[in-house]
Amino acid sequence: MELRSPARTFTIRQLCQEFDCTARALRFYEDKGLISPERDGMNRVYSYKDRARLQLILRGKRVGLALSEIGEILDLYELGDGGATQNAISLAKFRDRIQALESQRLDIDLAVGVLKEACSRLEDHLRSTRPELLEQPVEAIRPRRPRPGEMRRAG
Amino acid sequence: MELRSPARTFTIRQLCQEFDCTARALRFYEDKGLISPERDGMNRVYSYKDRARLQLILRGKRVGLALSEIGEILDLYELGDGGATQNAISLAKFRDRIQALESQRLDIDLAVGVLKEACSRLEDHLRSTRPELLEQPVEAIRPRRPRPGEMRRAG
DNA sequence: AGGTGATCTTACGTGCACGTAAGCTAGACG
DNA sequence: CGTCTAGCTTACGTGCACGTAAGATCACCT
Repeated sequence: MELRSPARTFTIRQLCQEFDCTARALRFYEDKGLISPERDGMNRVYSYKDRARLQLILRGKRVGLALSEIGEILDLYELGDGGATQNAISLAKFRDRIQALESQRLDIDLAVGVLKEACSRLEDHLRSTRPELLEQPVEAIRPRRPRPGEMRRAG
Repeated sequence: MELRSPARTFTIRQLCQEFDCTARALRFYEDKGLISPERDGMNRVYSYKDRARLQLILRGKRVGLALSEIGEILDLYELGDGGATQNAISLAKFRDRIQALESQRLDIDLAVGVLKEACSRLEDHLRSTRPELLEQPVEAIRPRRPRPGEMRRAG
């Protein structure tokens, strides 16, 4: 079977590796109704469409959307319909979201500015004390970031 | 006393109103060592510097930083010092963070694109069914977003 | 037959960022 | 004088997004 055909399918592990997340997370998203992969017996079988949805989910998460909000967006793509009032609500909420995201972009620019300033300070300070530490990546100093349970939001 | 002098102080409520957060949150940040306002008897008295720190905290939150990470950045501004190794770690982490934020900016642009697309679909659909709902803001349709307990992260 | 690896379900546990009473103080007001 | 209003502390509760066993299934390998 052709590996890049639109009919191609994925196992849970494959998606986890590709997108750097856990199987638990995928099952959790399924629980919340964000993805609904087919089954081969008990095993989940993800289609290209599922993969695209997952990509949107993770992208949404990264910009601070709650899973529930991501769900609303995804639902829209199955749209077909849903009462017009509901759609109007969605529209208004999305417009809100766009506003929020654009202001968030500004925040990011500011934060990057702050961080670069901070880096400059640190570089100056290190240059005059331990210049050999200047170019080390994180891994060379500490093991690996543990990525705990969290995930804050950003409304 | 001049209200805009750099010696001006703020009550907890004033900051809460200005930055749209709760007193509980401010005390929580204090608990975590992110702010340390003076006291007048029992009452907290926030200086201009405290206000600036709060602004940085909230800005950091909005871009998905954990409070612990925000703490590290803030500590840097008192810098004075702290072992060179610790500083090198901070530097590496900040560089990581900058990378993450810049990729997050990209995500935001993509998300905004998705949302605008979604809005277009909705507008098209509504135009042909209930055109009078097109320009309603959220408030006109639903009460007010409750903003529950949450807040996700974005590393 | 036994073992390894990937998958599953069920279900309790965790970390973060607060929310939410409950009960105490101290100044301001009529 | 009582009673708001603002603030405080202590402490248990909450919502979200998973983490983490525990135990079972099935394919494949040796």
